[in-house]
Amino acid sequence: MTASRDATGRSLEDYPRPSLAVDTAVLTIKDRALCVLLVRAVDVDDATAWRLPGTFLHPGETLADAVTRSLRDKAGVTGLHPEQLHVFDDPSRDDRGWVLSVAHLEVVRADRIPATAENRLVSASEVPDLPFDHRDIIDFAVEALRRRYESTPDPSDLVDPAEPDGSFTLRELRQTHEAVAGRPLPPDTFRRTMQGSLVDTGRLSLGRRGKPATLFRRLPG
Amino acid sequence: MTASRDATGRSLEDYPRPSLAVDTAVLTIKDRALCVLLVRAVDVDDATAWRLPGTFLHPGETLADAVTRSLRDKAGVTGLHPEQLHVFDDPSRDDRGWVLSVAHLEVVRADRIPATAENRLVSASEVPDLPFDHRDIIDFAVEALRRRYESTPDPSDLVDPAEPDGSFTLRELRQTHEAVAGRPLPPDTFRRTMQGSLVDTGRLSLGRRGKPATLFRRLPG
DNA sequence: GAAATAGTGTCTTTAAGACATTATCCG
DNA sequence: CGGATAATGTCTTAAAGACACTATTTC
Repeated sequence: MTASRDATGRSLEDYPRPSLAVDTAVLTIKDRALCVLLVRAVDVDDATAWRLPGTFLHPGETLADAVTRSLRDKAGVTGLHPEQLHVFDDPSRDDRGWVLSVAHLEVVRADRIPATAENRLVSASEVPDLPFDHRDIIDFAVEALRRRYESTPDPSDLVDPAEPDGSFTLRELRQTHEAVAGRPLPPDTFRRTMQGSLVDTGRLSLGRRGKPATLFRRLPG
Repeated sequence: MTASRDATGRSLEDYPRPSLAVDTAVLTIKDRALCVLLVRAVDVDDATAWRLPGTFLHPGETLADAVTRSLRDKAGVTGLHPEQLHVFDDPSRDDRGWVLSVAHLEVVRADRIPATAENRLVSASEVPDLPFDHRDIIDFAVEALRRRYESTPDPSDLVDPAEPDGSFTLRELRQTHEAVAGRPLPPDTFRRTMQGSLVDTGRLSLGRRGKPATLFRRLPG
């Protein structure tokens, strides 16, 4: 450990520091629409009550750990794969003081989000007014998720598992991707794009109507 | 300004805060190779003396401002377009204390980097041992720059302006892209990919040898 | 003319999209 | 059988890469 002095002779402790927060856009699919999770803030009770789940970074903690902790404590969601998106750093973004926020993206199936009075799912395309820059964070997260879903079959495991073993039909997979993309996708092109990353299980879905569909699984690799 | 208390009744000021730094990979082209700028640290004089230019965030400052300030003060570079890359947050990444670093990418022509004893350009493919996680930051920056150069002609203005008006030949443009990509690029495919984003100036280069080449300019849009 | 460089033509492959057609189930 | 859904075939277009060829300059 060398002397921690800089060019002006000041030590690390002399610098004013910002508060560092994480805010997470938890995206999911509900009723075939891409939705984002809002939580009710505990310290206010007005129009700004709903916001993205977030927290301040604790000592010794990584950003991913802080995201996981905040989702568990504030929304009852056990988030598994937080992805760092961007630091929002406008000095006046939070009127409580100098707070920077590292925005994250988390993706879970809707059935893993507890339906409490403190949790609220809203359509990602019709986000209400939110405090801070939480709307910008949501837009950032939606774009990141759409890129992630462009050429890989359901990388974040959003498909509702109709089959107990987790296999799915191409129709179910496509409807999931359409919800993420926010637009219809041509079925034949979608099939050809995705089929290379899927394994034919040889089994068929118990069709409700029409021809039974082949059940696929993701490629192990 | 509402009461800034959280669920546990603590105010914002009660939270321990990390130090927040910015570190910037300044990429440039020298002798047709992609290079990164290292600066000599003022507080040490050993093998860890060379590192990426960085600084701590000052109150009221944006991250981009801190990058611009650190490049001006530490390397004499007037950086114009810092791009935020990623937050490096390993709690033990800096043995001086709890320091998170927001990594940035800056791209300038080599002639804008002063050739002082405190500045050193090294090949991005043969980076020496560096303190902290500065090597990871460089790798992150190189990947970002390569993506940026994939389908757009010289978006960061690296082409050496042989012509006073800033126009260039396709050969000059391609050699710039080859330096960024770190591999040769097929000339005919490169031409066809880029020509849609270029304007033919109608003028020809004063060729040293061979057929004079058409001079192009970037599309205004 | 020889060397060097610029620029074009053509062929193959691949992938996307549009659209039609066939296949197989349920009622 | 008729409706609904699954799956495939075919055609067009576009773009990349490989490669050969032509064009224009300097030496």
